Amino acid sequence: MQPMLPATTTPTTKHRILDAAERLFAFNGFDATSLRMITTEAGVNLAAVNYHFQSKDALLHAVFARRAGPVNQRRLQLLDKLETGAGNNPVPVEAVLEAFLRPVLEAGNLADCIPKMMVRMQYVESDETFRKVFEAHFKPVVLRFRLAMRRSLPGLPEEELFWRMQFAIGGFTHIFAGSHLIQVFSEGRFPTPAPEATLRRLIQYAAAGLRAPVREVRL
Amino acid sequence: MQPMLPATTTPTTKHRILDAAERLFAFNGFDATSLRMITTEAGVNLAAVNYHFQSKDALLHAVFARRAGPVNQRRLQLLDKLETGAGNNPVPVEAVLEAFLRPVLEAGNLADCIPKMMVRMQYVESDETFRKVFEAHFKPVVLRFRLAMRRSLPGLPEEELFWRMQFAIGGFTHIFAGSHLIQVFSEGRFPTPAPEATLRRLIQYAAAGLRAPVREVRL
DNA sequence: GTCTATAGTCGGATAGAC
DNA sequence: GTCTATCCGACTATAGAC
Repeated sequence: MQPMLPATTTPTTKHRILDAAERLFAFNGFDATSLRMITTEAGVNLAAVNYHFQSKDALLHAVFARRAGPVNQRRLQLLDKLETGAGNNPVPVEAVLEAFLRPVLEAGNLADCIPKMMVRMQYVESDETFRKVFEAHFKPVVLRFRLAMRRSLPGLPEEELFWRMQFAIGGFTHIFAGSHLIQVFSEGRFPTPAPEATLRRLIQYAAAGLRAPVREVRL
Repeated sequence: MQPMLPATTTPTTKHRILDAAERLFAFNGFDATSLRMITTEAGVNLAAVNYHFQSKDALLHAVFARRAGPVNQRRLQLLDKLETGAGNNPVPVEAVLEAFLRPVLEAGNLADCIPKMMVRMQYVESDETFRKVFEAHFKPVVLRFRLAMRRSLPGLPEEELFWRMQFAIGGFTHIFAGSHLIQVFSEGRFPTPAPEATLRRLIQYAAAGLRAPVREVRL
């Protein structure tokens, strides 16, 4: 009477490699992670990596493809539902931000791995392959959200909106990828907040920044 | 009649190694940069690295120590001048932010290398050595600025201030380290702004976020 | 599909002549 | 201080038995 679909079966070798690689790439970096580290952590043989994937580079792409797609699809799905539900009325900035952020939290435990990989994609790895994957997965989503945000902030000049969204994305990236930095700076004075609390703080901060009056005056 | 101090003399071998390592560490990463790459770019012999510095790790520390110290000293200097000049009056949030940001711009061309190294220190390199250098150079400055910011925002709860400063730092890091991302997202629609314009935008955005009303209500 | 064994490459570091 | 030559370890990838 077991379902046909694999429910909680033992993970396959391929699956175990992906899991181990994801964690190690995220926390130690691509270059600093050897295939031997991955296969040791996964409990599989070294040659299994080159059998299931072709190379270390291809493994990285597989790791990323498994996660980035669903998160961004969910983002677009939430934004669509938001806009159709509002008819032609403008959507509040906070709601747009929530549609962008919530799918990351929904990813659960992976919130510690995928954002760290995102950071690598954005800032670190110089390989052109990285940049292409990044542009393919991330850029369209940002463009779509900027369109929505422009409707939510009709008075904001296009160039100003562009920069403010860059600032917002940077803040998000910093929080999701730099969880260990929170420990460093806070020195345990504050409890680790619930994901919903972090979401609320991120949205309130970014919404205020996006809505800030534009002043061309001197500093 | 030449001055005694070396004005525009040919850079020493040690100097050339530091310059090359700084650029390569920033753009390619520490692990992905071999000593052979560094010595080739610097036009010096491979063994010179191990002569002037002891190891690749020590070279990294030297690269960082050369730049991070002055920037952070300048930050503290500006903040001190600001607070003494204001007597016991609270310093505007915008002024505190400017004291934090302007030294990075003053670093000139290095704004492309050092922030990228900062990003590595924060998110990427897993080695404990990295984290120690980071904590030694960066953490005290952030603590000092949080004290100043608390006086500038007396109504903001301590925990809320802590998180908002994390958001702000993330936005700064993103902009300074991810200059190439601006090109990716903007697709050349906007001219590269003058540093002062970027500074103004960063300060206005962050100041609004830091001043945002705290609402514990649901999203 | 999974293993052992190994080829081939490249890395950091050093010895020792100059 | 600077060079050549080299050691030695670690890595990716593959060949081939099972």
